[in-house]
Amino acid sequence: MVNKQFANAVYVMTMLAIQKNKKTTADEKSELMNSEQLAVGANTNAVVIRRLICSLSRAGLIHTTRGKAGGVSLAKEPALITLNDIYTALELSDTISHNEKPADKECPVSCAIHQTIMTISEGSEKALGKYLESQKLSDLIKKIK
Amino acid sequence: MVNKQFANAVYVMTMLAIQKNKKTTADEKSELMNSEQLAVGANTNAVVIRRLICSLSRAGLIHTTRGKAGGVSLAKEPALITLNDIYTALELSDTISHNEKPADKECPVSCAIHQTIMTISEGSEKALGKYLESQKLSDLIKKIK
DNA sequence: CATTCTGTATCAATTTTTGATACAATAAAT
DNA sequence: ATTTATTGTATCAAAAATTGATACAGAATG
Repeated sequence: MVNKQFANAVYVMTMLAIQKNKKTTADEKSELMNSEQLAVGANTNAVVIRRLICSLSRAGLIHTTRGKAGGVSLAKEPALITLNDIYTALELSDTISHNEKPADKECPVSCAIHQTIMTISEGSEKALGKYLESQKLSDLIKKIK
Repeated sequence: MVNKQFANAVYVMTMLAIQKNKKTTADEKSELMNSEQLAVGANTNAVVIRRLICSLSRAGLIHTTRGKAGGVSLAKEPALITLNDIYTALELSDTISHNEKPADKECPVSCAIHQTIMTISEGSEKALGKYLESQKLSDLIKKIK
């Protein structure tokens, strides 16, 4: 993969998980972080973070609140969130993709290769997903603290 | 993945495998194909194919011969070649990559995330590799013929 | 009503990938 | 020997994808 979205999304989720754990009071607000704060540690632009936030929110992994004193927080316990949840939330393109150019009708292999690659792609995503599913966010933050 | 190298490499290897099986005589030449021929079915430029050929050759998956009447042929039986052999031959960048920007020294998560992503990346490649290793080139050509 | 967030559109900048031309190295064929 | 055809590579242009940056509407607080 050429893009850093997943790495940044994991950073965001880890920060939110730690923030959630830090919180001792029942004060919901104390676990809120905004895109500017998150952008610092990820060393990127706040809009890049907000784009990730949108995806993570749509997938139900975080809660966002707009307006003054708004921000972002985890929607679930870190033990209930896997890396696959984060990965699929981003809706990235498959790691293995086909050549979308038209096939050479004269060549049976060229005609069949599209379907072949599709099958391989599905198998690959499944294998990757299974691994990512085994990794919980709660495991990640243990190693950091 | 954004690139079509793997899809094209699988096409090339499939063509060569079928070519090898077609051959009834002991004439080694009859299984040779050149980059121009392979480029037609892949609907791309011959140089793109030659770049793939180089990688596949370096990995010992095919034999190449230069000069007039030169070309390419499989170096092993299709049953002894897996999709992982093809994948690793291309030396593509990892599907999950880290953000190579410097960490925020103030933030423990930012400092630790690099190593975290590396570990995830290794696990992902391993999972993907294991799946691809289970798929043999000989299985692919069965479905086409 | 001012302030400060997210959400999103838009465009520029950067990076990656692919395509194309050219040519040296090599081997066969004539 | 000379011509011809092929891989291997360098180089550059073109295209595509990703990221960065500015701007602003929508929303919630104070």
